[in-house]
Amino acid sequence: MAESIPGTARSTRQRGEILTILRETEDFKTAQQLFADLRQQGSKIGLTTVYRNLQALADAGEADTMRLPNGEQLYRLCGQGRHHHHLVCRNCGRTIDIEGPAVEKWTERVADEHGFTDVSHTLEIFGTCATCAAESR
Amino acid sequence: MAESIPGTARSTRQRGEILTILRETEDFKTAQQLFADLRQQGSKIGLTTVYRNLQALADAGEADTMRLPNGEQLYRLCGQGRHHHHLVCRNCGRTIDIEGPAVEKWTERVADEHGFTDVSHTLEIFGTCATCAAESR
DNA sequence: ATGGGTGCAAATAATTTGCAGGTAA
DNA sequence: TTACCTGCAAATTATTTGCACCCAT
Repeated sequence: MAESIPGTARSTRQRGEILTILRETEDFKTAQQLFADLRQQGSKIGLTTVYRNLQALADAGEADTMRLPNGEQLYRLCGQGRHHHHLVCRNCGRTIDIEGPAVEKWTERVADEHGFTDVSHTLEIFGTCATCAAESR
Repeated sequence: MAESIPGTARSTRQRGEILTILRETEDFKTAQQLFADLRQQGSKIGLTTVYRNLQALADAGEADTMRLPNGEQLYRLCGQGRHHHHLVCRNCGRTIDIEGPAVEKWTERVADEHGFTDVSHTLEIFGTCATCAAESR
């Protein structure tokens, strides 16, 4: 009944709960955060399940992931769009998708110039969003 | 006698050993790797000390740090140059410094357009270097 | 019925911290 | 001498895995 994740066979209550929460926001969340949110709203889901489903979503390409400077991993349903990067508020976590065709080409070219193949890259921009900046004043 | 790290008061044997190893390569190393290298060459240094000194180096701006896609933190003495990024071989860890003034400006502009302040960013390019590509053939 | 899913508890792994003893200055 | 440093052991934190049980199909 609940929706499914490509690569998985069944639809379960917990899977639905996870997807529901993820759809409620545009922003990234850590597995721990998501777990806390679910518990708070009364779900009896297990942390393990959260991790496993988030991993499944990422593997299926349904979720976007990135890492905080401190190393924690963040997940977010992705707009199934093309490759893009993020502008993340260091304070509230608000996330804005960014596209930079020029940067993509640049990384390709640079890697190529040095004889590197099978290239990929990570690019994230961190800052304080206008709202948070106003609050801290 | 051994050299010092800004922000610290003394020069110790272990500190010198760490700096020596770090100077032997252009590439990034994890704390664990560095620790293993030191032990292998007979040093009796403690893992804790390695972590503490690497952190001190990073705090002092003497070391550059970045994270592997898997989350492990890497350290390397930095050429005290200006801000730059890295092209890292996914296989052997060889690292090449990259500079991209255009990208720097682009991130600034993008963040600014969205009202973000206090901006910083991370950008790393991963790939397989020519040597490793040849070996795996 | 049955194999994919789940959850608890235990296992990993990287990194940090408490604390007693060592040592550079 | 003195307090900065070190190292061991224990504690933390994020995440993964073993395994018995459960439920969507």
